Amino acid sequence: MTDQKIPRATAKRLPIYYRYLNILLDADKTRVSSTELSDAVKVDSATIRRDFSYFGALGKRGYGYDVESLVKFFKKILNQDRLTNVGLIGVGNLGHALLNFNFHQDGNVRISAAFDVNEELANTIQSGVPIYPMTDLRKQLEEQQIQVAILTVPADVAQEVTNDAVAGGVKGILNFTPLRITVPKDVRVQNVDLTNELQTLIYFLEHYNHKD
Amino acid sequence: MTDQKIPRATAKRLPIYYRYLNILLDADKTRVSSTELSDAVKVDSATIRRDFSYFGALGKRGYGYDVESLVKFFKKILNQDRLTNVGLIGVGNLGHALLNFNFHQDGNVRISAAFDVNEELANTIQSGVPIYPMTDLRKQLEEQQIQVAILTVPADVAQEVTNDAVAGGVKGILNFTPLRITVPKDVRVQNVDLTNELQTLIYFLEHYNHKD
DNA sequence: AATAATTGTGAAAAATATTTGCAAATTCTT
DNA sequence: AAGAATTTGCAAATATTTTTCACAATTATT
Repeated sequence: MTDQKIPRATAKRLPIYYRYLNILLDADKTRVSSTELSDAVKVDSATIRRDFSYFGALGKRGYGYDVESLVKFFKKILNQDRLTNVGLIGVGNLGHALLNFNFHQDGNVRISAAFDVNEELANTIQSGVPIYPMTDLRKQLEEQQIQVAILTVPADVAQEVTNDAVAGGVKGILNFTPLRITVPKDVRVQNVDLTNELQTLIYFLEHYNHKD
Repeated sequence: MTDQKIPRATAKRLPIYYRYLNILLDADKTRVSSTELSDAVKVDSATIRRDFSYFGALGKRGYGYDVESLVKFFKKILNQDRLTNVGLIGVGNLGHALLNFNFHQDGNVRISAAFDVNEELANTIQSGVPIYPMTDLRKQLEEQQIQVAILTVPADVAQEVTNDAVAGGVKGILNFTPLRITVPKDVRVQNVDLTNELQTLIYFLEHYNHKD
């Protein structure tokens, strides 16, 4: 909560490190050097050391990093040590798929409630997740103390729904709608615009012929 | 094809501009200034002009931009004027959802073939898209001249499948697997790691309390 | 004890992105 | 038609972010 800010680029690499460190742990490796890690995750070793150093001195000079304690450390940093309940708003195509999607690689993230306007869907259970009517959004989010929401509603209601969700106490939104929603400054939005991604990909494809 | 490189940040904003310009066009607006656009898309007007200027002089001084020609121009730039066929590799949860997903806002992107190892699925048609067995991947991609693939297979076969796809002529991959796949340098990969996005979101949530 | 390995980090460099400031062009106003 | 008001395009300046270098300090190994 009171860490100094780490660069966005670093934050984005953390899950990648974490994932690989777990592989090492499973393989009973006890130590790893930044050079070794570098090969595996394709990130320059100096960058890795720099990234790690934002969190203090995690390694030992002349030795490297202890896999187990590093995993333990990142587990905590990445909130993998406790369960984060997530609300899914909008159970259409994509929403439905995400209900089944394995977010919880280590069981730390769980979609614990979903919401939809469709009266047919509401009050049923889909893939083990209860679906509530959209009218209960705010109430349920509050009651279940859900702070993270996945937004998969049609763009034209996105802002409206967002306002509701924020009123219900949501602090982080994974936004799958193409709309750039407006939120209070203490709420964080992460946009995943699939159409955009695909368009950007096609753009680069047509206009350059080289990676990055 | 031989444009000078435009910044990544600019490329990412293009679809946003494009989307809004279409709204203007639908509303029968004939002209728009960078300042107006700025308000709508929340990007500084100088940045917008800068962005546009990478493509030459698109506006008229003292006037602004002609909405219709700008839309037309971006339509071309963003390949919205022709159909791009896309292959979907892996028809699991997510894959299935993407089959129904409305990528084709303007009918320019179409998933024209899908692939799965599951023998039950193969040779059926799902959501109007023929599913081929994974063994036909390379052949079908070649035959149908598909250059863009969406990768939604399990991580442990991701690299293998990628190699096949690349052998089949794929030049762009929208990679939904958590694996960082390796490709020849003329192939572009755009990663969409949902687990990662969610984890990063949660990380920021716990560790800061302010947007960006 | 000497040698090799490896971290952590200040500082430099590189890469990326935004903003300023203004001449030039055009439209609008009277 | 002259003058005022807009508005682009763009070079240059600035800012921000990210990566890399380079090496002292520390630890492990032989």
